[in-house]
Amino acid sequence: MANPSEQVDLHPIQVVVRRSGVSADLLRAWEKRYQAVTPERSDGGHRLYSDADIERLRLIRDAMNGGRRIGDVASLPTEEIARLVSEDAAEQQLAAPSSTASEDAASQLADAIAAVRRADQGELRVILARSLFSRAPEQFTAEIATPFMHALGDLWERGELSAAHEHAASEVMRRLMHEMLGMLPPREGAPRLIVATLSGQRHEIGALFAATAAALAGWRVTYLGSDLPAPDIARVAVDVGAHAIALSITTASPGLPDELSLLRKRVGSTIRILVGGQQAEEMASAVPQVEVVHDVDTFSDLLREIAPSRTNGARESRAAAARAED
Amino acid sequence: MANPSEQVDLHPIQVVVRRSGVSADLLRAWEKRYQAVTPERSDGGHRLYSDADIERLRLIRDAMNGGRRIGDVASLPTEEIARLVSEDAAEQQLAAPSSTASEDAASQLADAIAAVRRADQGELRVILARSLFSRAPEQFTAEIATPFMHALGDLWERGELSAAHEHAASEVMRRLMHEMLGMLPPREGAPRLIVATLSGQRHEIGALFAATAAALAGWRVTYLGSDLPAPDIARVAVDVGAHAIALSITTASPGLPDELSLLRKRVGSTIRILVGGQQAEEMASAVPQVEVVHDVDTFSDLLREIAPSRTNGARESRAAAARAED
DNA sequence: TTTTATCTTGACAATCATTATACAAACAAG
DNA sequence: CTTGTTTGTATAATGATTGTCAAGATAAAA
Repeated sequence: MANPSEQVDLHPIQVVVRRSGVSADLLRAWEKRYQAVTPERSDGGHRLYSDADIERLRLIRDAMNGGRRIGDVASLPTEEIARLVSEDAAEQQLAAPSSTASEDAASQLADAIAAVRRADQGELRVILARSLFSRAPEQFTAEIATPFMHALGDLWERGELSAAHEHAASEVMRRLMHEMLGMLPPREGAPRLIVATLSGQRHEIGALFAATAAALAGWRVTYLGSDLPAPDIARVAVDVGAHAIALSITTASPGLPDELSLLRKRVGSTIRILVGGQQAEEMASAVPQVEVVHDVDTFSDLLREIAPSRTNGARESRAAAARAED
Repeated sequence: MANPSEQVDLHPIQVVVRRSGVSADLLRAWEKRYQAVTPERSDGGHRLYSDADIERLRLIRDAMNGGRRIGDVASLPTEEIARLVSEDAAEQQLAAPSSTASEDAASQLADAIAAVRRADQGELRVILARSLFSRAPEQFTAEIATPFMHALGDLWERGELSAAHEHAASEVMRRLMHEMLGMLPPREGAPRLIVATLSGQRHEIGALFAATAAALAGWRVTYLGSDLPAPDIARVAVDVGAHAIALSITTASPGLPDELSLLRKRVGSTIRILVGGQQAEEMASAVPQVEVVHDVDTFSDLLREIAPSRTNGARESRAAAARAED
C-alpha cells in the first residue's frame, strides 16, 4: 500500500465530475485533445485529480459559459484563463438589464385569502406557488406561509369558513411546503433530524414548518408525517442515527405525556427531543429531558447551536476561490 | 477485561445492516479488504459492532455518495473521512449537477424499493421525482406509482418494514402525487370533481390516484384530502357546482353506509357519487345511487363517458394558436 | 433437538475506468 | 447553401475495482 498521506488530497474522477460539472467522457476528451489538465494516476491507472486541477476545470467551464471555445482556452496557462473569465464577466455587466422588483408580500397574501373565501383551490395554488418561487424559502416561510396559516385560523374561529374550506386551503399550503422541503438539497454529513407528530395528533402543518426550518438550518430531515406511535418513531430515529427528534403537539390528550416518556426511554440519552405547538407546554413540561420550544426562531437558533456548523468550511473555500480569481 | 458490562453497547451484524444500509456480505468484504471497521468478536466469533463503528460506516456511505471510491476512503482515519465528506458537500454546491440517471421503469422501481429498505427518504424522493419528470403522468402512474405502492404493501405484510418506514415511504409518494396533480393544468369549462375520503378514512393514497386519473381525463379536480365528515364534503360540492364526487374507502367502519346516505341526500340528485377502494363494495353496495368502481381504468373510462370530451376543443385552440404565430 | 443466524473462503458477476475510434450536431468560412 | 472544422457523445474492447453469492461449518436461539 502506498503512502496514504499523498493520496488524501487527490480525487477520483467521479468527485471531479460532481465538483466541476463536466462529464467523465468530456474530462478525458479534453485531456487527450488539449491537455486541459494532466492528473496523476493511481497504481491501477485511474486518474487522480488535485484541487488545482479542479479549480482550473471550473475556470475553463466559466470561460465557456462566457462564450469561449474549448480549443481556444484549454491549453492556456491558468492565470490567462482567469483573466479572460473576469474580462467576459465585466462585459456581461454592461449588457445586463436591471431586474424588476418582486411583488410585495402583502398583496400576494391578500390575494391568497380572497381565493380561500371563494374556495378556489386551483387559484390559491397558483398564487401561493408563484409567491414561493419568487423569493427565498426563508422569506416565504416568514412573510407568506406563517401569516397565511394565522389568517386561516382566524377566519375559521370567526365562523367564516367551514371545516372543509379550511381543510382544502391548508391542504394547498401543506402540499406547497412539501414541495419546498423537497427542493431543499440535503447535505451529506449534516446532523439528522426526525420530524413527526405522535398518535392522535393529526395536524401536520406545524411539523412541516419545523421540518422546513431545520432543512434551512442545514440539517438532514426525515419527515415522517402525522399520527405515529412513539415506538415507531423511536425505531426510525435509532436506525437513521438521528441527533434529534422534533414533534408538533397541537391537541391535548391524556395519554400523551406517557407516550413522550416512552419515546424518551426508547431512543437513548444522546438524542435530544424538541416539542413545539399550541399544547406543547402543557403536555411536555412535566416530562423530563424533553425540551419545549415556543416559536420557530428559537427552534432555528437551537438547531444551529446543536449542529457543528459546516457553513464555515464552505464559506472558507468559496473565499479561497474568490481570492484565486484576482 | 472480559467482564460482561462492556457488551452493553455492542450490536450484532443485522442491526448494523439496518442502521448503516450496508449489506452483511459487504460489511465483511470491506472489513477483510480494507479494514474499514474492525468490530469486536463474541466468544463464538460473531462480530459485535460499536456505535462508533456504525457512525464510521455511515460516514463511508456518505463519502461514496459524494463520488469517492471505497478503496480510497475505507482505510482513512475517521476524522479524515468526515473532512472529505463535508468538503465534497460544500464544493458540490458550486457546480452544475450532471448525475447519471437510469431510464427504464424497472430499474427505477428497484432503486426506489432499495431506498425504502434503507429508510433513505431523501434518496427515495430524488429517484421518484426523476422518474416522474422523465415520463408522462399516465406512464408514471401505471409503471411506477401503482407497482411501487403494491410493493410497499407486500413488504409491510411480510413484516420487512415497520409502520413508520412504510409511512415515510408513502409520504414521499403522496407528496409527489400532489405535485403531479398541481402540474396538470385545469381546463376551463371542464366538469368539476370533488375527491376526498370520509371520516375515519385516513389512507389518502387511493384518493390521490383517483384525483390524478380524473385530472388526466380532463376534469377540474378539487382535492380535499382525507378524513372529512359528509356534510363538509357536501357543502364544498354544492358551492363549487361539482358534477361528481369520488371517495376512497379502504377501511371498514359501521357508520360509513349511513354517512354515505347522508352525503347522497345533501348534494341533490344531479351529482353522481363514485366510490372505490378495498372496502368500497362492502360499504357502499347497499346505498342507493352510489356507484362502486372497481379499478382505475374503469374509473377513467366512466369519467370520460360522463364528461363531454373537450380534448378536441383543446387541440383545435392549440392549433389556432400555432397558426397565429406564423 | 431443530431452526435460524453468522462465519470463512473462494469464485463470480456487475460496475466502472481506461483507450481508441467513430459519429453527428453545431459552428464558422467560403 | 455547401464545405470543413470543432466538439460533445457513443461504441467496443480490456483491465481494475467492487458487490454478491454459494458451500460447508459453527454459533445462537427457539
